[in-house]
Amino acid sequence: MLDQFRDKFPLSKDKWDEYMRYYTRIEVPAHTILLNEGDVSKNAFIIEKGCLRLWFNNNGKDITFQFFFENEAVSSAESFNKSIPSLFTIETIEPCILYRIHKNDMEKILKELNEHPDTKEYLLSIAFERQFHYMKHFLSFIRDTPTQRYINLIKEKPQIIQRIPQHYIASYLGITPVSLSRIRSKLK
Amino acid sequence: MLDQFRDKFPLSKDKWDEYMRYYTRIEVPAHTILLNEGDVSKNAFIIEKGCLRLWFNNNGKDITFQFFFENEAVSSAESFNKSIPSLFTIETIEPCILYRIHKNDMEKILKELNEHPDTKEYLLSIAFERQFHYMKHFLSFIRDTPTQRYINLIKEKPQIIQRIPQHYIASYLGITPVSLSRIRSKLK
DNA sequence: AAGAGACGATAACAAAAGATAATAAATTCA
DNA sequence: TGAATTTATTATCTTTTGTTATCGTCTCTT
Repeated sequence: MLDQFRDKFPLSKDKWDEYMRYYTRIEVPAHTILLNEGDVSKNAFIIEKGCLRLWFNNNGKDITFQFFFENEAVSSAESFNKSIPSLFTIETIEPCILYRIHKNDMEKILKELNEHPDTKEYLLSIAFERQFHYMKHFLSFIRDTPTQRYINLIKEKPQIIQRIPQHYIASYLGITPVSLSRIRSKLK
Repeated sequence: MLDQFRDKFPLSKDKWDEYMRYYTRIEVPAHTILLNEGDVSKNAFIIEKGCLRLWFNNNGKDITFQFFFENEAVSSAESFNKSIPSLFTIETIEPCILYRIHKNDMEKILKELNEHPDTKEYLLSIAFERQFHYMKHFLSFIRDTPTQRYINLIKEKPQIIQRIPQHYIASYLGITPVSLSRIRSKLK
């Protein structure tokens, strides 16, 4: 279930299996909060089944910042890495099967991994890709209208359209649920 | 002039001076294009004096993505690092004094720096900070109204308000110049 | 199975922003 | 310095989006 991650790491199968023992398989119902905005994150997750969202409270309204699906790693990255209060709440949307790892255990893994010369390259490339991703996502906000952003979403992430409640998608697109509903009816 | 960078690197003064020889001091007039959107970036810059912007063409309209001022390093990061076509044009706003380094020379420096165990940590922290920066900037786009974004800009980056032509600021805020002018008159 | 609550569609109105054009102010530069 | 160009403001009209409210449907929960 976590096999697809193995390929990305410059590690032996044994080492990999050893590290995997740090992960705990958990099953949680829908609408479970895994981390509260303002708390310091102690855990990261990998999704075997289900989907989550990362959201924050803006004057009483909840705004979804990112969605996560099967085989993706989820954390409030800044909070987990730097032990600062999280800007986001992490919440399941569907019932989920997750693999959880504690920060302490992750640090053990990283400590060992750092012996490998390739590791930091790998971490760098991840950080770089994330940065690029945020940049492009941001770009589409400056460049496109809400309607265009919704059309892009249909093309690029159909999973989101199919599995995510519409009012979450609306805040993700930076518009109100009513506005999204209008956009949808015009597109028909 | 580039002294403020030295402190950030775990290097001897001699090594630093050696690397600095790769940089060429150039003076360019306002509205000089240092890199065209679509071209592969071969150079990075450090600003001694003046300011630049990074912009892209969106259906004939130019949209400013980022501003740079004195003592900042400027490049179309993805293009420079990965040798892919740049998403952005880099253009001076004021007459500028810059330090230019060619990608080949930068690679020589990085190759040597990689002997240092601290270097990758440092690069990682830079990538991480950039990612955090984009994320927060993006967040303000989802969360705030154009008026609020303009007020934030006054507080957080007064340089931009003071030195940058208003129509560039407008596109940076994701609105039209006319709309920005209205916002300004309401705030008075 | 019934009731409560959540969700999405739609309508009516208000507010904000875009488009366009005319004009004023500032700046470039010959 | 003065003319030409660029930039900013203002006004008008249109379009888009937000706000609020209503209604029907669906989904939990008990």
